[in-house]
Amino acid sequence: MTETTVDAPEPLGLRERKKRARRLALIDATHRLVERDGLEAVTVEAICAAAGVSPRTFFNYFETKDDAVLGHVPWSMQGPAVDEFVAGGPTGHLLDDLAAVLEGVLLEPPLGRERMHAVLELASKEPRLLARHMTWVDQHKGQLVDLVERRLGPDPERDPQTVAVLAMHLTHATFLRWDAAGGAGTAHEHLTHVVAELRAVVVD
Amino acid sequence: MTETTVDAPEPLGLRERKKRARRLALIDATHRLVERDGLEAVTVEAICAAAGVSPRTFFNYFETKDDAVLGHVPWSMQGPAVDEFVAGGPTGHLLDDLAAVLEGVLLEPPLGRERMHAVLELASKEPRLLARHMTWVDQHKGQLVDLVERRLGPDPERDPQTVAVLAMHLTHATFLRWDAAGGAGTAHEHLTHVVAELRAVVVD
DNA sequence: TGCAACTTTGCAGACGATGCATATTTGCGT
DNA sequence: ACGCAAATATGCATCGTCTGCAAAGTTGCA
Repeated sequence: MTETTVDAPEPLGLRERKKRARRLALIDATHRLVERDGLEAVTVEAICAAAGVSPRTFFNYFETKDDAVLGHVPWSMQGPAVDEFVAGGPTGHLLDDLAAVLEGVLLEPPLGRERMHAVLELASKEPRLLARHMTWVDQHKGQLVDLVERRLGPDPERDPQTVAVLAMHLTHATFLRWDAAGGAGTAHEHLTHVVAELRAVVVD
Repeated sequence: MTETTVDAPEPLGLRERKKRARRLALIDATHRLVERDGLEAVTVEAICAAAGVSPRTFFNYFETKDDAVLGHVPWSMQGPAVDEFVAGGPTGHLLDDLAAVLEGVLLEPPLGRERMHAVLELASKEPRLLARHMTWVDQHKGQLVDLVERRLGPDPERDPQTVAVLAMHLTHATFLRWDAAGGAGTAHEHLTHVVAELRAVVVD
């Protein structure tokens, strides 16, 4: 469960550990400053001063300033939940299993809950951040399409692409709902509710 | 039908007509240059030189360069299709009627078909553009939520917010599908297909 | 210990975007 | 037709993001 979002706990070299530590330090510094001064007032320069690295180095770790705000870290879709989904489990119903895998992987971010909530709040007020986040998610859509394809095989009426987009929107809607609730409740609760609503709307 | 996306053909002053003409001219110039040189290679300066306006003026018309590429123009959700939706029509089924209103308003953009397709193609290759576009759509989500609320009234199991997100999902998926088809077919065809797929996935 | 690979850093510069002051244009009442 | 007020365009200065490049510093490994 803990290794669903990060690599297995293999013996990491000093290099890799330093890299991760620095990335986290940069994200930390970013969050601290943004909370204090607001998104626009915080410059990359200030972040780097706080984290003790060169401004140029910042862009070795993040493509944009917003990525640091959003806490984007290298990430890939793997783990037991994923394997089970591909195998056709856990329930056998595509939609339910999709929800399960999303919950197990997408909604279990490497950041803590409270930080997560702070980011959500920011994103809901700053469309730019939301957009950037969606770009990031979109870059992982390929992996999701893969998953669905591996599970379904050729299917005349369920296009993996469409299913993947639906999954992304379930995630999005869940985040919105979570945020609207002030960060209260679990991912499971909100996701379940969103799926139920979807069913209610579609089956009429 | 023609006034669904723009204001009624009331006598527009010279001021307003000039403004629109210039906005269109800027979008035109942008598209021409982007098609020739690619998105990254085109600078705001070049666009303005081609359109014969000052660079400073560009930002009186668009918040960002990407907005000009996407052809975003002032827009609001109104027209006969909208009124009918609020009244509970045309079929009485929420999902179908949602599709109808989207088709009538969202998918009938003020830009021509061919330009529309060019934009789609660009957006599918440049995640940034897609994200920006969705942000733009998102800013109109409030209007959509309004619509749903006015139609449904208090509803214990169908949250207007979630329905609105679903609507955006349908729009997005339709655009993707449209683009995947190389711009062939009508909005109606693709939207219908997407709705059918959604039903297939949800009802299992 | 020493070489090879990787990472950080400084520097220069392009480009996007904004604020402010000024000049130009349009709408409209007289 | 005239002239004032509001809207709009423009020039200029400036900040901040982000990139390429080459030099300097670190780490991994034999």
